[in-house]
Amino acid sequence: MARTYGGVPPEQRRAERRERLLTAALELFTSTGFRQAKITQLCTRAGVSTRNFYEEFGSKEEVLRTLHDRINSLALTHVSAALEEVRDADAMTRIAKLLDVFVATVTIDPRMPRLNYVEAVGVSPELEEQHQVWVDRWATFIETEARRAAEAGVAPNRDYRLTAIALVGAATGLLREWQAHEPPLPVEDVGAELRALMLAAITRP
Amino acid sequence: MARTYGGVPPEQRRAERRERLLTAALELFTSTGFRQAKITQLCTRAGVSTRNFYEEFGSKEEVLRTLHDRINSLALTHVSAALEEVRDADAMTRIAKLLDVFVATVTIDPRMPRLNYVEAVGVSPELEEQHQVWVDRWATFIETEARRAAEAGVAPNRDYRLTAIALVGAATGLLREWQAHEPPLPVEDVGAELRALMLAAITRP
DNA sequence: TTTGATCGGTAATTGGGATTTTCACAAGAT
DNA sequence: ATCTTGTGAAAATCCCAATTACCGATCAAA
Repeated sequence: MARTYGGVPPEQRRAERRERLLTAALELFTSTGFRQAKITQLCTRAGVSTRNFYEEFGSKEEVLRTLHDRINSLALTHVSAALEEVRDADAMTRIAKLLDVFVATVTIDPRMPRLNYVEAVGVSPELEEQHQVWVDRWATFIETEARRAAEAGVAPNRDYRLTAIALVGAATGLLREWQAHEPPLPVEDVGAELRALMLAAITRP
Repeated sequence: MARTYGGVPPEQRRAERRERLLTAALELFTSTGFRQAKITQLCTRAGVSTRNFYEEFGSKEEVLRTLHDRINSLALTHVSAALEEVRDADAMTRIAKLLDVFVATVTIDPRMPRLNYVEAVGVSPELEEQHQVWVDRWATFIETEARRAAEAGVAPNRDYRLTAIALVGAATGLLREWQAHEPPLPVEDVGAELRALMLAAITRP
């Protein structure tokens, strides 16, 4: 059953095809748009047959969901690692770090915010649910830092849930604008704005 | 050519059909979703034939664009009128008013934020452009109020462009969450959060 | 009341694209 | 050497919904 081909085990060949499909999908979905992207186009770009496509994914949407998850996971990993590095720093330093790393990660490639904040919106109930889950995770992250600030006495002791959600929205909106804006907005301005906004939102009386 | 039917001039009948189509579309697009909504479904619900549909609109997307514009226009009208009423009030009162009226208008019907912030995203280049235009308008609105606050000496004198865009994003994100959240988020909390966030963002040093 | 134009709904038509299947071949395995 | 199985390309099928064409119904004017 499992048979090595060209010295490459089938597992790996599958994985490579999957990877090529995802790479091609990121490009196609963000250039022509998810709606108008055809599966055949996707396969052609990836150098994969439609048959292989259906071996990896059940539908175009499943590809989109995978990418959406990946991008968020990537950002979360980076942010978590960065926060580990400043584990014992004061609350405000940590918050600044959190945002800097997040913005830096997502703006490496304009296609990432485009896919996450434009193409993956309003596609299906499943994707909306996935979006909700991620908003929740990010909001929890922010909430945790806000509490830490409160405990350190540099922020009031209150419920930060809605503030956190609003800040996630602010980041989303700003990045959506960033990827679409002509002429391009300076990345550092976006990062600085978010940092200042978050500090102001948390330390407000 | 133009002939009255049932005592009703053709102009008016057209307008009524158009209105019924828009009403049905708001309902259909926000329940089954824009993507999966079929034109025939829409026509059935509106009590209009497909033929009449194409007499009014060139495509499903055109209906969506019309609704998107309408909802934004409605909110803008309300907000403008409200600001007229407090023309001579201090900057902070005006800002609070702006947000209260905006939130109040858009949350009258959960289908409005659903359509504007979920269904109308990532549909087509034209719609993205329309979105950009509205973000720009709202941001300009906020910017103007911020400048007024700066002139009154209650806020620093700086460039508020990015802050304004971020605040529009915060409102969008919060309302998107509001319309999807289970159990429902209290509207007054959403309004209060936005008001506090905006004040903090503008008065920050 | 007859006539003729306009209207509106239903019923094809069409076209595009997703999914499946076929086929021929290449590359191990025995 | 022969058999088996994984593979890619392309064709065939199928499905569905947008768009159009037709036909009977409707109403106003003569």
